[in-house]
Amino acid sequence: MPRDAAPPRRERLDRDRVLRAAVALADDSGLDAVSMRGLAQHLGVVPMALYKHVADKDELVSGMVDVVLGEIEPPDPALPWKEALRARVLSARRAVLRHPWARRAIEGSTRRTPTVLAHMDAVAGGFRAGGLSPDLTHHVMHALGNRIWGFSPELFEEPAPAEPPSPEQQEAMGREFAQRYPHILEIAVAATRGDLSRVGGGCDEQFEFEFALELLLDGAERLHRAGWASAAR
Amino acid sequence: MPRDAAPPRRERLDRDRVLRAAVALADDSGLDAVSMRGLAQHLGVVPMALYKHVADKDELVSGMVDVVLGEIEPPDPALPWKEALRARVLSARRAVLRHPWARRAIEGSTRRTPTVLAHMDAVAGGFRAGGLSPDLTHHVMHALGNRIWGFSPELFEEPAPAEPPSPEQQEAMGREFAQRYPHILEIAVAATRGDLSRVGGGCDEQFEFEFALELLLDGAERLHRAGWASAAR
DNA sequence: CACGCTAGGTGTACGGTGTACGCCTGTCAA
DNA sequence: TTGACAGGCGTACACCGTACACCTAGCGTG
Repeated sequence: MPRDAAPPRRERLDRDRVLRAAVALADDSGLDAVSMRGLAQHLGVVPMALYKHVADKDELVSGMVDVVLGEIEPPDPALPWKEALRARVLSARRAVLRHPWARRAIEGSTRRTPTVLAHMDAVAGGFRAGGLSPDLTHHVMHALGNRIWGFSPELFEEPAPAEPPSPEQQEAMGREFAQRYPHILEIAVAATRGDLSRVGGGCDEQFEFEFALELLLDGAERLHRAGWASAAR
Repeated sequence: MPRDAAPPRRERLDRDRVLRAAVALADDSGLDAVSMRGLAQHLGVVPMALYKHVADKDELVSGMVDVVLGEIEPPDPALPWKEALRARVLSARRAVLRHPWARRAIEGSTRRTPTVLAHMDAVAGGFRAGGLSPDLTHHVMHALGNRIWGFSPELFEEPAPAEPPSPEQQEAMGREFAQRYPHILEIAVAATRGDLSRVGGGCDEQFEFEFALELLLDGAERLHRAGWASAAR
């Protein structure tokens, strides 16, 4: 009997194959499953083999991020600048939503790869096309922050308690919560349209994202039209 | 001769002492130095001893974050709402700047401690005091994102290359860079007021922070005055 | 006083991580 | 035919978080 019962087919690696395998692995087992060992096993290869294609772990995840960023589709050049920017950013968002781990990977990785720079350059170019000064463009991009990668920080994300405590305990906690953090409660109630049962259930992140994006794009345009210059500095 | 030559004095731990030691250690050796082993050694104690005061590593860093957040000073209640909010957020910022690791710790930790909730509640309360609806308050807080903790994502942060490459190599890279990422270059030039030698040197983060904060607070106020309601939803 | 409970520090061990270093082999150009 | 070299292998190291069992000092109570 043939003895290669182990993992999948194995025909010579290259950097690209490694990265794609890493992405696939992260896609369906989470970023934590992407350890050098785990990935190697997934490829039917010994861990150290990966280092022939990738300098270290950090470069691996940078590469994974590049793959995701590669899925961003450039907006129709005919679009007015604000629409174009919105389109590009929302495309980025769709990409990171397809790969839920990408968010963490982007925040964590320190490397500025060409792909990363290219995206930043494209966004900057979008504002410049609208006539904003380099300075204003710079500040607005800072204000956008991670939103240029298609995500915003998860402020109200709940880790989802393993199992909900007993109803009456929940009741008691709720009462305590209500008097200690009345404003948070108010917000949560408003966010869930009064459906108190799912108060911890998170927000409509897509709405929040677009709300903030619009707020910032409008703010940028307003400052630009008001003739903003970096005099304040 | 007394045989306790080892680390510092050692008089019974308690949770508070552990947390303060962890903060101190992080303050002058970085967050990575705060491993259970490292911290334990620093306290002249065996690693597992810490677990008598802290459930796990995650709770440790949550506790450290609480210590930092505890340094935030509440704004003068006589202040108008926008000034009060600005003051609170800038105080938060001063706190995390005193503890450079706090930024990463906040992003990384998943726990919602009472201290964290209290701060969020205070910020929410600030907007409510200005008359904003719970809904609008909610969205604006999302838009503020991590800025309510006093920091914004480090978009343009350079990892600082171990040693700068040779000048002529730098020149060549510069040329390549200029034609591949013209808009980034533009921005960098503007940000450094034309001093090209320190293009990679980072931005004036404080300015960026306040710029974005102002933009968002103004945007919130404008929406509020325009009678914003959550109809769009 | 003697008791036993308990808070808190100890020791050992396990399974995980990234990765440095040296070896071995198949492919291909000269 | 040869020899360089790309690429996969094996071993080993240092470090991480933490489960589990143990020991001991101090204290409130019978």
